Amino acid sequence: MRDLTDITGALADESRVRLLFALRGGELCACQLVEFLDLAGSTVSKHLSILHRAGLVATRKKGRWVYYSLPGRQASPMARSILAWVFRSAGKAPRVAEDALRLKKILTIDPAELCKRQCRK
Amino acid sequence: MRDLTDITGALADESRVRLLFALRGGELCACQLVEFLDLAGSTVSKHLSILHRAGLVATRKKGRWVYYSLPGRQASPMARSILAWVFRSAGKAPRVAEDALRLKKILTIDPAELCKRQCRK
DNA sequence: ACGATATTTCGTCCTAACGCGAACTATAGA
DNA sequence: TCTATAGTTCGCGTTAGGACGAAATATCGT
Repeated sequence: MRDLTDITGALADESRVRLLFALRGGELCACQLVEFLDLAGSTVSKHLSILHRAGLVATRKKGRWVYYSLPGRQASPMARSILAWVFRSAGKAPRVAEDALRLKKILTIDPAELCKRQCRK
Repeated sequence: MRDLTDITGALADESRVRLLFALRGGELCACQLVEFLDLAGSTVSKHLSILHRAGLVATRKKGRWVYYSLPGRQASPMARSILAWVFRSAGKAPRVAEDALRLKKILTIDPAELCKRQCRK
């Protein structure tokens, strides 16, 4: 029961749902997601940890960088099916389309450049 | 997107999930659900309104009594599929089994009797 | 080893959500 | 029409969640 509310709780925040949509195209590092949501790094980190605890994102550490992605085979059936539901249910939302465009632009920027920019803030 | 977080938000509270499980056996009136959760009537009413706004329960008014139930054909596919996911995902939780027993006892009591009892509190 | 940098953890503020009892609404029955 | 009763709405106190910046952690490059 707690597993369930961990998942639904994680999905009850719009920023976190947007993160999941952003990851549909493949893994991204934390700084790209910070740029994407345009929130403080600490805030985004917290969001990602909540998604991670719920089993909705996977992490891969490569040196100083942490890459987030949707979970693959290791995901529980519970997580897998709810992710499918999320994408099916909100896939046509205007916000998702806007975000996809926004993300496209972010991907043209070197991640190292993004981090430096975020530091200066 | 808001539709989605309305639903996930509604499912992010354990009491509300328990209400959905309680309704699996068929419609129940508000006072039965109050007895079931053992919370103040006003609190339960609020929970039910949140579930209703999310499209996860249907209401039927019969005189002074309001009956709640899981939505049938009129439910959106979005609501239908998430309900299936909820029942599938948490169906084996210990809490659900306990609640089923608890509900069974409550069903042996005349609803009118329940209301009177709740008034006296 | 040292400084730079990517991310997380911590402390704090502010808003949203849960809980309750009291007041309100609506309907049944005398 | 008056009273009793089933539910909901309102107001308020308490708790949880989201936001930030500063400090801590971890790792790379020199």
